[in-house]
Amino acid sequence: MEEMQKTFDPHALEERWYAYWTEKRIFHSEPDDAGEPYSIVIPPPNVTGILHMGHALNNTIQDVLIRRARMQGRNACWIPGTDHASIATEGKVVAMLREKGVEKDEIGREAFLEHAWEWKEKYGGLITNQLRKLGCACDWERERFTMDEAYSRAVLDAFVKLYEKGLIYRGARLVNWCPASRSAISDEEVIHREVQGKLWYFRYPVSGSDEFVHVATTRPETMLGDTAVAMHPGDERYRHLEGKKIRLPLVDREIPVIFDDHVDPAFGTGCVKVTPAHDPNDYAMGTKHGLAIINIMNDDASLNENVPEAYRGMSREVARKAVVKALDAEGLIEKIEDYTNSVGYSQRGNVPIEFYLSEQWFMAMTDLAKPALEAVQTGAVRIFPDHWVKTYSHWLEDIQDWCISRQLWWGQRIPVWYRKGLDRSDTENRHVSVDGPPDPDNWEQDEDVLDTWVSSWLWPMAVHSWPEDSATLKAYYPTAVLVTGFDIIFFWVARMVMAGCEFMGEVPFGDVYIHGLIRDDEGQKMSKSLGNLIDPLEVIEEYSADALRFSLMMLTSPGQDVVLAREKFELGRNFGTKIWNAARFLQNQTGAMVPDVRKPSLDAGRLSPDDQHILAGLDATIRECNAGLDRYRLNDASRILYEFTWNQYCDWYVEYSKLALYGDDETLREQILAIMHFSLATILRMLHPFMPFLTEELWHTMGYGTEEESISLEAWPEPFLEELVGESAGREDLVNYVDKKHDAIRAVRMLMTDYSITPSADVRVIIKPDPDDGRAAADVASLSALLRVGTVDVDAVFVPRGVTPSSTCGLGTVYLPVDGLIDVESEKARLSRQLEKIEAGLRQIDGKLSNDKFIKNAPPEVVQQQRDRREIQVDEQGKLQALIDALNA
RNA sequence: GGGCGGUUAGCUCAGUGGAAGAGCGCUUGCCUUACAAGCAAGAUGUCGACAGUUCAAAUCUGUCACCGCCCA
Repeated sequence: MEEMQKTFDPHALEERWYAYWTEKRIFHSEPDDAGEPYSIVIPPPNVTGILHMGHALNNTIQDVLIRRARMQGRNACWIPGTDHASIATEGKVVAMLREKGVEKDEIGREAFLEHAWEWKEKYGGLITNQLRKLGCACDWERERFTMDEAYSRAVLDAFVKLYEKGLIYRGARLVNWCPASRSAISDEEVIHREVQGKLWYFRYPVSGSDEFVHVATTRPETMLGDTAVAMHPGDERYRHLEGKKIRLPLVDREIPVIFDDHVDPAFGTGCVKVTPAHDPNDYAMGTKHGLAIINIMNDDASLNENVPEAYRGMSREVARKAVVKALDAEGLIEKIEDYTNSVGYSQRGNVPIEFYLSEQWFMAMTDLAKPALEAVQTGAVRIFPDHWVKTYSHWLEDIQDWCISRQLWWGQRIPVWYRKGLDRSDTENRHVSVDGPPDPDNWEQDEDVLDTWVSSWLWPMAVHSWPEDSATLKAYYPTAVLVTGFDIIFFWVARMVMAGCEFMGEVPFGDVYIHGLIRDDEGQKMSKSLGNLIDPLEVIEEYSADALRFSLMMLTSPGQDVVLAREKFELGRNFGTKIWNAARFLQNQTGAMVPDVRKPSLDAGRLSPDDQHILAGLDATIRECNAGLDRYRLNDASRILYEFTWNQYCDWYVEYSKLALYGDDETLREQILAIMHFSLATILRMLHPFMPFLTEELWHTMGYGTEEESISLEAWPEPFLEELVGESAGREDLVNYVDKKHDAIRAVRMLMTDYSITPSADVRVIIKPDPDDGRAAADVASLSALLRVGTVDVDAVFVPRGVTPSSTCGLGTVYLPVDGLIDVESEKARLSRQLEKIEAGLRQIDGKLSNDKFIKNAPPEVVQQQRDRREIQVDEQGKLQALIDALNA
């Protein structure tokens, strides 16, 4: 067997093992495979996207869950795929074409879509390949794209069903309009930002008098579309204006004065301009009062032919300056104040949205929301961590109808046809179906496409060819768990539950695990524009995929954002190296015969306390790791594995093992090796979901699996202790003893550090056991090995000659005879410091035990615990006092 | 305005009622034949403030302060 190197090259082995898994179709699942199905659908990343840290976190979590489920014998299926991301992708394709000097309107729908598909073919595979680099165990044979033909049919089918139910309707509304994409967007796609702006106070002349009314606005340019001026009916300042008209400056239009409860008399002057076509409140007022509704904008937010010629074609920003300038010239600006207001931005276009009057399709949400709300209330869907339930529920309780049409080409085209040349708003002139009308020449299809989320809300069903009643749909729906970030609870999670309830009559997932966002070390969200991205692929290049994964898992506590800096990945890298070297040591100690690591045969009668200790520790680790994973506490699970591996197995047991491994008792040697291999193999299996590459590599390097046997298909560890070594009444006691022994070793090491003694063959240590139960005496060999000193004498009646550095510990008293003079006073001071600590603790305990209420009210086991502690402390106190007394003598 | 998080070691964060924890950083000593990406020892905390509940509070309750996010 080739000798292992001190460090390893992760990159070569990552590629090799991913190819191996793919070739063996280990990630592939069929509905009739053995085991209860456990399925996950990936939150499909945008087809135009590249892998960022958020994806790395999201997908590592899913990978851990799916790999463990497979090892637990479940029929595990993780379905990958990508989302067509209508608005984002179309934006990129438009930009790409524009660079070539081509506008999408010039080439038309068909040609544009050809370019878009080309783009998708070229870039759509990027992110999925990056997921492979991360090690994701996706069933790639089931990869889906939200614009696959079958998938699109599912989307249209759902549309038709809801239309027929009367839940989808068309109407003219003021919608959120993104001037950058020149499309309507939903409420959820609007981001509100505080913006430092101005509040302009205009003087509007009252017709037929020389009076002016003062109106305040944050958007001067919209005054060109004003059709009224409004005041609160109870506002005495303005009552006299009833029935009067305002002469709208610049436009020279007469507009009425109206009175409406919705005007806040305290805001600005208590008098507001009304622009019904460009503000939701004004729209409501306009409808109520029968005002003219004048749309003054084109779809790119430039001003249209409804404004005076001088302003036509101006962008809204230019128009604002022009309007202010013109009003100022006429002396119609009263004052300008600084003002902070909340401005809605388009999430995709990153420009302020407009409220824009247009014909759109809407989905009525109230009825759909009800079952989704109940699903969470009844526990049919469980959200982890559960504080997100409130966010989810509030949104559903106050849900608004969903604007689902987009003035775009990339996406599922709305399956509605209108009879040519007739009134579209008359439902008689419509045809709504998946396949279109039988006489297409007489019809024209709606030009718009559906919001991307109208397709992705079907994801858990549509990946299985819903509405077709397929075997995979039966087996893999509902999924076990959805893993996602809190930023898309509204966009996606809640809507999937609605779709599942509506179309399947069953929720799409039992559990939802919500993780946090990735932030940089200044707490800022990572984004391209801030330039603070940490590219996961660079991290993989520098530290390895396993290091990236393990670090992320250990650093992420459920639902909390995770603050990252590059150096943090050293954690995972160092741990990988540690495991590697632990394995390397073991391999060097093992001959050709590797013990059975699945069912090791151990001679229970010959197990040393240390053997019992490590086996009990391993057993506890399995329990705790499972408990963590079952509750989606991946940070706990990974921490437990880290601590056991490093602080128990490596720090203590490997060191302990050297005594026997370098010795000549072959039987003992074999037993120790069997325990070590079993421990390592168990660790590797539990770590496999976290660090798939390294564990697979070691599984084979160590000879635990043949070429054919992937660790991915090994059984997930379960508690084994009683089965393996039988019931042992004294085990707890033995484990306890080993803890005390470690304590004794630490006490000696501390003495050696204090007296600047380096471990060597010349050093002698005396242990005076208390009580003298013979255990330490039987254990001198391991004590001296762990201490790396020449002699350990266990002497129950030891009396030091002269001043000898000493210390107390769980095992009794330890002495470190040193040559040369020891300063009595400093030795006394050292012991007194220890004694003071003990006595402080003792005072605390006595405080409790002398309190009647404590004795009366605290649970008996807590009282007993304090009594036990007291006993130990008193014992320790006695020993320390004796040492100090001896120095005083 | 409503809701949700957060405030614990120098930094980043765990910790759901019974003696304050981890990683990194720091100090000291070690290239001890698995590992310097390591080993050993060590220092470092009025657990945001105040009040309350309790025999017992970092943990539960209330008020407040500051930071962040979501919704209107």
